[in-house]
Amino acid sequence: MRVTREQAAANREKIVEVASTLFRKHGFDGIGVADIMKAAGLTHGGFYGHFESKDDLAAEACSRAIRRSWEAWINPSSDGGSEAIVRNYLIPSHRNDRAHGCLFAALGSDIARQPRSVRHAVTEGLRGTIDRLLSLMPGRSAAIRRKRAMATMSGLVGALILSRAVDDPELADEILQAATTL
Amino acid sequence: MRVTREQAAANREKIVEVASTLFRKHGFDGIGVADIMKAAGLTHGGFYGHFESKDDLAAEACSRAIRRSWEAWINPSSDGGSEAIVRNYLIPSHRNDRAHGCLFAALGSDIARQPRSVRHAVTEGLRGTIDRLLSLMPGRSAAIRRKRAMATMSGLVGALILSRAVDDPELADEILQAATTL
DNA sequence: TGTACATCAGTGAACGCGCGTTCACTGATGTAC
DNA sequence: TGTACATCAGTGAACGCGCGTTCACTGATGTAC
Repeated sequence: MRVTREQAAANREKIVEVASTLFRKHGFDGIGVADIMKAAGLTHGGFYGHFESKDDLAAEACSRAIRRSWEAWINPSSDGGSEAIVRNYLIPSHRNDRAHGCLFAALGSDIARQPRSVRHAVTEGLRGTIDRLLSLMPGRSAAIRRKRAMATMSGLVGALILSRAVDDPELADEILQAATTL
Repeated sequence: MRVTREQAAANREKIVEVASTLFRKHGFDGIGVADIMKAAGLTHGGFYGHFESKDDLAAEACSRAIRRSWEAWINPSSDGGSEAIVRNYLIPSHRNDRAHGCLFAALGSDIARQPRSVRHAVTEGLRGTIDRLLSLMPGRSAAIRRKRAMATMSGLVGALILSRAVDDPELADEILQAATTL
């Protein structure tokens, strides 16, 4: 059942797209190649025609997820500056939707245990995120703005992770609010 | 090969102890019951005489890991107050030793995907951590100190996670320093 | 205190299952004439 | 433009492996007399 080259390329895109949400939702080990392929509307056998390994897909899915979130919440046209970004990041709807939210918060502590390729993709993604955040930060020197971008990013990621970890909704909201006010 | 009740109790303690480090090092899914038992000097068959399931052990190991870290870095006799804690938390040696460090940073994003029992143990552990941090925070009202404790905790956890995720040692150190200076 | 038996902590083989990966095959697409 | 063949994207069965869990068994401990 060969398909057109365009269709094949579209299928590959779909796999990466679907993987980027399923990995965020279930973790790297929590979702299998077969389930990813099924979610993309394909069967698992064709997977290795597109990717060298599951890890290979994971690296690409991470890049994709990070780039997507630049469009979503580091939109430079949002006029509120860095405060607006913080407020937007720390809303309950973001916490409740791991699958489409920030990859660093969804998979943060897993990444250190992933193979080189995944860690590298995430590192480059984080660099880009910091660069984008940096330009919205207050501060005289570029060095200070960069420092603030990193500290802010840490606070956002940590707060979202803790808010999601907790099984008490009140405490979860309290954490988000505390980190928003800073 | 029955052993004394004291020995059996000690074996159980050893399993929890060893599991609390191995889970932090490899993740909940990255280490098996057989390897945990071997690290505790036992064989895997005896596991279910001590615990109902792997998840049951995971919940207990999380509680243990969190309580241990209270002794290690929220020592109220440390006179520097909250700043000393931040400095101590964000040192490279802590980042480089996931196995014996902060559980929230080591397993943070995994916890949201764990069963009820694990999430509950972690939630209670986080409550205790916040309460201890709170008493060292500056601020007039208890409400402000609590808010600051939560925001500080978020910043610490996020910075350590990002610093560990990154594959460039320079960027990793930069993140720690940025979050230390706040 | 000493003996005989019941208890039960720990052993190691086995089970069923799901996973990442491979492979022979299918049939529509792409290409050469 | 039309035909014949080569290519190759996708299929689904199969593989080997590791995992959580179970279980019959062992032999030292605990207990009753």
